[in-house]
Amino acid sequence: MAADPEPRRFMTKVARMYYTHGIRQVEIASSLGISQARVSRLLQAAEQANIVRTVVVIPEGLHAEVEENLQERYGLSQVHIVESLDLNDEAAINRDLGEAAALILSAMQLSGKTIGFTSWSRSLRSLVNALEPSRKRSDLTRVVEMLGDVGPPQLQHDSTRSTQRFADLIGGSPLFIRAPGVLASAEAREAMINYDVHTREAIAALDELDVALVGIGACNIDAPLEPGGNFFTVEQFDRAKSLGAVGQINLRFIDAEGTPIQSELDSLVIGVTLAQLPAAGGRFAVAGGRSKYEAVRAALRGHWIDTLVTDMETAERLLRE
Amino acid sequence: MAADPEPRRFMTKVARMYYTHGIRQVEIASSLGISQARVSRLLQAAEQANIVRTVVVIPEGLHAEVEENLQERYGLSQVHIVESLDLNDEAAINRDLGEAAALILSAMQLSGKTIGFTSWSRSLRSLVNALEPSRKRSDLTRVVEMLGDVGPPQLQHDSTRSTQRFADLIGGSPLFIRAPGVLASAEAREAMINYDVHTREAIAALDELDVALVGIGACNIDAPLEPGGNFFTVEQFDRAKSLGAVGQINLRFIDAEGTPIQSELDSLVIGVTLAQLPAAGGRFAVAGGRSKYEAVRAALRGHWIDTLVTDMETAERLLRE
DNA sequence: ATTCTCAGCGCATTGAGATTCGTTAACGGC
DNA sequence: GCCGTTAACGAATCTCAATGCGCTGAGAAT
Repeated sequence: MAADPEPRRFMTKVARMYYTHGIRQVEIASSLGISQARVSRLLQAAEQANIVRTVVVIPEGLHAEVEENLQERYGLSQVHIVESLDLNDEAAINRDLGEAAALILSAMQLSGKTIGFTSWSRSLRSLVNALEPSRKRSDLTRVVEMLGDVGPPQLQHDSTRSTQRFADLIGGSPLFIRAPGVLASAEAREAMINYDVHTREAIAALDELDVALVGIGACNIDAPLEPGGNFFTVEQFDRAKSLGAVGQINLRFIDAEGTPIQSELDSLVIGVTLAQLPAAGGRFAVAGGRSKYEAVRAALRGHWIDTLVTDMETAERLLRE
Repeated sequence: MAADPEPRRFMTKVARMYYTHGIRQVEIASSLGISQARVSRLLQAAEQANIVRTVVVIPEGLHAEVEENLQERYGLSQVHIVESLDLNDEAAINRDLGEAAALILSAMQLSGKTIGFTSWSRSLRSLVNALEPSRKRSDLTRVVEMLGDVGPPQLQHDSTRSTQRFADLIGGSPLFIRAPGVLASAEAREAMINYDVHTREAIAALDELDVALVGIGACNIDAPLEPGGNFFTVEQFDRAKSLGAVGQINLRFIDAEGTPIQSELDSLVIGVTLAQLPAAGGRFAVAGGRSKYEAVRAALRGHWIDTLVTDMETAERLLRE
């Protein structure tokens, strides 16, 4: 907001004195002729403004063995394991996973790429929250939603914001799918796709994905995703399960071996298809927690993803079972 | 050193609880069944072990106007300005410049490149000190010294260590020039080049530079660089000045317009030539302080560098004069 | 077996930094 | 011009984190 650069300059100066040069607050205060309280406040503000960044690096090779075994076993190119503090708090797990994924992503070259994003995924939304803005900016960089809106209006709102923010942070432009993710009929789906020009653009971009941040889910309805409207009903999930589905990748169902499950449900979804995924060089999944285990394993077996960020427990189960 | 991963894991866990989740030390202590003192000590250790990194980012656009003007005026691709605390303390300026340059460099893709390094430059040595280790490691990455040894033995030692450390940090292998930077005669120079196989390799690599971290200096002898031995004498500097030199890039003299000054002095130097520089896509200079102003301006005018890290005062003078 | 040494730990204290609160200055409405 | 409102600041205070010190236990030396 504030265009005035002066406070930022001052914050930076103080922050550099404190963190980089290790000068005490009282000394900074006296050398700048201000009070210690002000120094403290400035430092706080600098942290707020993201001028000071404190990162806890997950040391390489901490979980090296497990990670390498997973890579080997499932033919993955990268695996990252996060130690979660509370295995029962899925929200906390997602936060932790998101942070780790953000670190990994920020080390990647994203500029100029077309990146598929799954905006309803909670772990990916926490990734966005943890992501730090990149300097680079390129008109060629595109962030395209890989699924239409799902769930109640509030979630849709969050999703849109998330996509927007993600695009901003990596310096690209967002392509939204302005349509429900699940329609009642194939005809309705066709109609919706043709309805909005932005949606058509986004759908077209799904054929040119360089990187895909895929959402993986179980075959059920989570808390924030209410049935009906623009989401599968319980009956539809049951139908998928009866066909052998153990999980879904952006609402495309797969069985325990990762094989796609063909059904009429496919024709109701507006979003990326499994056939479009392998073209993307980088296929990220950020997923953990017990409830998603089956789905993650299926996605790995089907080679739908090549980079996995998960928690230790899931990782070990993936090796054991 | 320690192969035992357990303390590192524990440190990481505590550090994540403290920094990422913002939990107080007493709470962490009680939840882990240890004392608050231990938590404090673990955090300290984590910082030591570089698991916790606190970075003060120089906000983009803080000095945007000046930076853009400089880019425009001298045809630079990047300019970064650092606000120095004490304009008279050249050592402090160099530290600040080095830190900033380290940040910029760590954002660059260096893997697989051949990087020319000026190990006698104080600002580049402070860059090395501020640089954080990169995960990536590539046998293709080479760090080649761009000048032989200069100055007293102690400085030579520091230089070698600096090159080594820089190579380590970016995950490449160092190529040393194991010869004096300045010889007494052209014949001696030839002899030295042929003397050592490593030196010949390094010299050869100078033709394949992708990135050059060049040292810029004035036409005089700084404190740590004593005359004689393997450095220019006062008389030689005077000779260069009488030919119009206002500065030097790795001991190659240029006039105020940046035009190379041809003289017999060139045939005494073992190091990169000005003719070899333009081939490098990235030509970094990290230089500031009043004493170097003329030299920096000359280097800019001659387009010998394309990325400049300097202090605010120098930047403003470069625009004004 | 005994003693010595040293590292790692917790207690209690000290020191550093965050926060509260009252004051002042700046701006805007009346 | 006066008053009400708000933001910014510093002194004092309080909270939180660092540290000196003594204790304990494991391993080495005798």
